[in-house]
Amino acid sequence: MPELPEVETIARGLARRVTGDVVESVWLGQKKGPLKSPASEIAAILEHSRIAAVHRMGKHIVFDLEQDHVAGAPSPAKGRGRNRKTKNSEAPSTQALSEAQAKAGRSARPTNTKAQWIVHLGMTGRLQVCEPQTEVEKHTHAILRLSSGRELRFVDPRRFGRLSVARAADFDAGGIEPLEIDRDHFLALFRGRKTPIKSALLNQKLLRGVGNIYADESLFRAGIRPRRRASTLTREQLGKLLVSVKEVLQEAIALGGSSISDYVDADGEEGFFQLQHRVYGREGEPCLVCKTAVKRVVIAGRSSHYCPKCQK
DNA sequence: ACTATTTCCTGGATGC
DNA sequence: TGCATCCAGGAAATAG
Repeated sequence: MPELPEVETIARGLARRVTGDVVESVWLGQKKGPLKSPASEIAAILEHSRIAAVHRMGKHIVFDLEQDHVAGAPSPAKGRGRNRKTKNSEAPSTQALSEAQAKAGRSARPTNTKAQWIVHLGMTGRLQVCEPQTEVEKHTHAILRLSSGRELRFVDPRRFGRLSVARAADFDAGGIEPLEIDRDHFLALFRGRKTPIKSALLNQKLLRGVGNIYADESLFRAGIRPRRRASTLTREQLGKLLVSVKEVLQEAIALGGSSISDYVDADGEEGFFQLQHRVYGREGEPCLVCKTAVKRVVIAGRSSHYCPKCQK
């Protein structure tokens, strides 16, 4: 499942491959789930936009878009006023959404409009850059045709992923980046919280980007049990936890992330961090430090792994 | 203002 | 072999 290190890896791979490319047309599936913003709005913002940059915010992949407008330029669309909105045929390749985009393009806007396309991969989401003739996979929910001739596709079997847009390029990803937060700020985040520290780490409104794997791995390295109430931790323990969080995330990024289920990065390569997991997915196996069997418990519906001896 | 629980999804694993 | 059931989990929605 893509967490911060996987998303970082994917965003970097995408940046390398599509920065500077222009979205010529867009196809969006109509299945319930993936589209967080209305299809017409997503298409309007994407079509004819140049991808100026791709970066990560928390677990979100953010595409910075720019649209240049020549004053008085003719609109690319002809069919006006028809109330046909975002109709999608079964075969993704046949129909582009252009109605809303045509409208948007017609109205006078300042030159160089900035916007953002935001992708959350959920559990099983993938972004693939491929040739148009590549077979369209089952569970493909979006196809962006690029001026380079390639396509950028969003595939997500479980549909926990989300696509949205920010018109003012002001997307708010929630909490603070764990790799940027300082110690005092980190301590303040958890002060007075009675929730288990594991749950607090997963709360994207506090810290953004930490998911189940890296929460467990960080807590192991810090010697803290996942069920410990955040408010009962000392400053020293929280300080150590912050160091552990940063360490784990940085090591994982360096290895290209984990890849224990569906995650494959933008180039189709898998990460290697799963080889470094010390507790996650190791229930019953010996702790790498003390040989005690790793325990698995469920906290707030999430499986949580820890060493009963090393973690207090 | 917090915290805990439920819901959304499909494919792969498991069980009988 | 086939079919039913369970499980994975991020985050929004709901409930307390």
